[in-house]
Amino acid sequence: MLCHRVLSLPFMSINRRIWIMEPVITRFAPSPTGYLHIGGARTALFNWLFARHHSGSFILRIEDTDQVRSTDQSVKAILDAMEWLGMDWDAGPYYQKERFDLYEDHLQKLLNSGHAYYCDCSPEDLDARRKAAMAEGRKPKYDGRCRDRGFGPGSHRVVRFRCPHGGTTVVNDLIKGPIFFDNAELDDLVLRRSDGIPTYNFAVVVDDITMNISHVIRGDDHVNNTPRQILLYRALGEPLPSFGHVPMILGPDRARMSKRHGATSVMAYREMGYLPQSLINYLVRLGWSHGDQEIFTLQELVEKFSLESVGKSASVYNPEKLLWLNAHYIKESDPEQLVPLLKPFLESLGYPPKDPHYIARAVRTLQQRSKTLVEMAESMNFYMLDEITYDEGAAKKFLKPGMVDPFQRLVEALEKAENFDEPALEKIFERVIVAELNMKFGKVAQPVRVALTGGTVSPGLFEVMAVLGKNIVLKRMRKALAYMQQEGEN
RNA sequence: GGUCCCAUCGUCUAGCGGUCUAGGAUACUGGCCUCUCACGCCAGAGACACGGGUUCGAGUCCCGUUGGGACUACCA
Repeated sequence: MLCHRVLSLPFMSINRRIWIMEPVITRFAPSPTGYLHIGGARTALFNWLFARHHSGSFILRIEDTDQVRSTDQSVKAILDAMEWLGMDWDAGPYYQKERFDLYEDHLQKLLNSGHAYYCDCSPEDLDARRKAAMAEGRKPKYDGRCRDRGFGPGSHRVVRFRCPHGGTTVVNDLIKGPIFFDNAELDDLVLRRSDGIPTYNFAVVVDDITMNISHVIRGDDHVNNTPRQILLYRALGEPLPSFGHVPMILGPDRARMSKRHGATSVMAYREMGYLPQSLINYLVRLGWSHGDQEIFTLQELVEKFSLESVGKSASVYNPEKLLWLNAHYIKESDPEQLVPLLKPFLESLGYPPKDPHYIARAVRTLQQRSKTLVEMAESMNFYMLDEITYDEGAAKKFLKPGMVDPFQRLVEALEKAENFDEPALEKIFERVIVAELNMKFGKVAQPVRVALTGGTVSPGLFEVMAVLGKNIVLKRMRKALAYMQQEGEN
């Protein structure tokens, strides 16, 4: 029997790796309408890493065409957060409001070439028509009323883009692959508002063209804008940059991250005692991966980052993993380097100032048990305060009359101690408690802990003693003795 | 409603047709270590949304269903 199967020659899809000869230039373009949030920070990070990986440059641009919502305060907040995270930029920050002439020039080009036209429709009118269209089940897009009315400039007129009615626009997304849009779905977007201010979609295109941006890496909430922007590049006769749309970060309810999901501000994490590298490491792993590796130095990230290993699906923000990373970086940090970072937290707790080297030694004993700098500062109280206060329950439970004798002997032995380092201290306890008194170390450990720290939770006793030093230790032991003796009398 | 995107343990993810009775991390549970709390170590439980194809073979390719998300402004 005849086989009628048509043997169409399959297109050998040549997996062409496009080597970019031109320099890589990326940008981060936040709008200054609030602090830098987690999502924005990750977008910035991907842009920064991509630029650094390709030895290109990274530009910061402030998109402040929304004059009502933009504030200088927000600009500062964003810049501060970028600096804190260690993302430096090679040019900028540029401000769109200082570039209006540029937008105007490009707008005139579009007007002259017939790619743009004046529109006289009032917002109210537009709104009514949109609603009517929806009610009738039609698309709520601009109906093109003024498209061919040949208006000239006028005080209340906007300028619209003359969007082609037919054809398909392809976004060749670096992350998501090709995405096809029927131009018929797009409408004649406003390029310049009636107050003369350019709209976002127009300003970005002009900016990205004039700044020679080679790779536009942004949140995938922009994919639907991209075909319009591509059409604008075409109308302007400009070459296209590459686009890469990074999936969103979602809250636990799988809706786009927002304030109601808790701490979303980058700087809030600094205040909560997080290290910048924790946030960087967490953010980069949200959507990007390199095999099974979880921990990356900045240098490794620059080496290994690529858009090909950015995932396509949205990810849910998980603060617990960030906390784990922070605990990790606190553990790994050099205690001396932690001191200056810890300082503001120490101060806000009202501790008296201490020698940085002393603080560093205290820090060393707490690195394993602190997940944040706030936590660390809080558990440092017995190192920092000259006078400790007993936790009531702890004192009652452990500072009992039966401890008077062991404490007295310990005080005597400690007074004579020439070395006050951990091994020496351990030997003293071994001799006095275990050998002479025939007691278990565990019997006196908690009482001594309460005497020295006021509570039942602390780093190892010998570590604590070595850091506090002979004088303070003896002082606190004697104070505990006095307390026990007084309790015995009552 | 329309357009577009997405779909592996609760969560972040590895996987790029056979080596997957699906790996790692986090969180959780149990044990060990131990002067408390942690850290650390060991173990355990836990996922390919569903249905059709294609193929000798599918978590991996195609289509559909379902579910989620984004966009739909003279905001960005």
